[in-house]
Amino acid sequence: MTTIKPTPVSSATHDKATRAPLAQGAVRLSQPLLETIEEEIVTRQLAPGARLDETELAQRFAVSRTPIREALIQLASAGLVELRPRRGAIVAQVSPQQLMEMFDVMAELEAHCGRLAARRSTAEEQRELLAAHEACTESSNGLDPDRYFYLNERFHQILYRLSHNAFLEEQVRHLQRRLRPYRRLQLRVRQRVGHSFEEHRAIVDAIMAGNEVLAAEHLRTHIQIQGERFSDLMASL
Amino acid sequence: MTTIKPTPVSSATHDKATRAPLAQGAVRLSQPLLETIEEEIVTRQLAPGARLDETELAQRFAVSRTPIREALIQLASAGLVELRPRRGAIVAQVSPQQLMEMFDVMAELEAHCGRLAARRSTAEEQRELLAAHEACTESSNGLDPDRYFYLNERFHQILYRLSHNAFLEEQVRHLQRRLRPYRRLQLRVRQRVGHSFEEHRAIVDAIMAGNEVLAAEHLRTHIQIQGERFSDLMASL
DNA sequence: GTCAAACTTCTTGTATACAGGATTTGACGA
DNA sequence: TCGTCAAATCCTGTATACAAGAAGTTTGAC
Repeated sequence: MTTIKPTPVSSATHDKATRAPLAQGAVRLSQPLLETIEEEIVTRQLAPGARLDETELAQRFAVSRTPIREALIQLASAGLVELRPRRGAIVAQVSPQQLMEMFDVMAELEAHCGRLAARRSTAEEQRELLAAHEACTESSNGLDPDRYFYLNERFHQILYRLSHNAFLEEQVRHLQRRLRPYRRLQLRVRQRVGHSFEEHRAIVDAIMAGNEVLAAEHLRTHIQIQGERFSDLMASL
Repeated sequence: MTTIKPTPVSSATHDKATRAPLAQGAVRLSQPLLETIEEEIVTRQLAPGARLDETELAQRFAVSRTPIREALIQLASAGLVELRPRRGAIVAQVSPQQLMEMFDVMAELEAHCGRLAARRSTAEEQRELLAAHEACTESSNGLDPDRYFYLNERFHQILYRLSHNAFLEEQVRHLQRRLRPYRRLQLRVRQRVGHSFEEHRAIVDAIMAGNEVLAAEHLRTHIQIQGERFSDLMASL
């Protein structure tokens, strides 16, 4: 009851002169915002603890606060920003402890991807994985860690797909994204790129051999090492 | 069947009435909304595929569309709601295929909880787990599945905590919540409650014995069975 | 000189207004 | 009767307005 009247009056109750023209085109304004902000958090352009002022972001992206808020809420759901009631949003601060925990879960999920991939992947899919692995070759000498990082990420994403479990793939990709800045950092550790490449080789072999146990074990170790290396890195600072 | 068990309040919130300016006590208006809607989705009061009209919800909760939208965005991030651009929100439809995939991931995560619990839990924590298990005794005869469901959920939640991995705990609790309606359904399968209880016994034993491998294996099976029973249930309809 | 209370300013949370895509309705023709 | 197209309506996405909490600043007392 007491229906809120939308007042569909067609007569001019507003002066259109002051109305800014809506920039239509994209279905959703908050989508590109979300991606841009996420990218900046992930690449550390926005450092952990940095305040995310809604008005400021709105001006920067030339939109109103509404889509900004929606993007921030989504980022908070993803764990990338922390929303403090009435006190604004900040880039989430992840403690080393939390990070270790996340790598631990990641190791389990990737191991399971490997197990399923060994069980279910087709010959063609395996060739795809092998190709992704071989694409890493030229950048595995440690001269171009950024390029290796990118190719490495692709390799893992293909692996996820080979699990033939879309939900698992989604979850693990999400976590991969959240851990991205730390993984990237960790790749700069001496010799890590070379070892990583070798580990991939063993993983591919196990999957192509259909050896579930070995595939899972190699992957678990592969990810756990990243967590450990990262913690070494932290300790050395 | 399908009796909604406890239904904790969840409907005494929209008493604001009167065109009050703003007087709010709660820090955030969207928080209780979120929880209420989530509860209704989980308990199937809002069936999969049901449209979630923003204006309608706004009227029902006596708030504006803004907090409703924010709640919907969060629900979409959690996977409970599907947001179709320009076409409104609907309760997410989960296919049997997806469900199987989710149970599969759940099995892995719980297995890992069990492994970590066996490795890290203290004697006192183990007593807590045992107590939670024994609390299930009286309702394990199958006469009161709803009560067993509740106690069973508590048992698992304690287990998650014993992993001493807060991130894992959070992730697995989240998934537990998402799978809740299906787990509940599945408990009505003949004999399932009794078997579930026995499986818990084996899990507790393995954890108290510090047997990581066995704890993980029992848990994996325990959850996988649920997925399989559910798929049997689907097939029989 | 330091601390605290009051005031000011800033920023968030919610409500409302409005534009344009999506859906429905209705008329017309095959 | 059914299908198609156009107009009307509904509803979402975004902008803007406004109230109240939080932070910052000034002033007053001890």
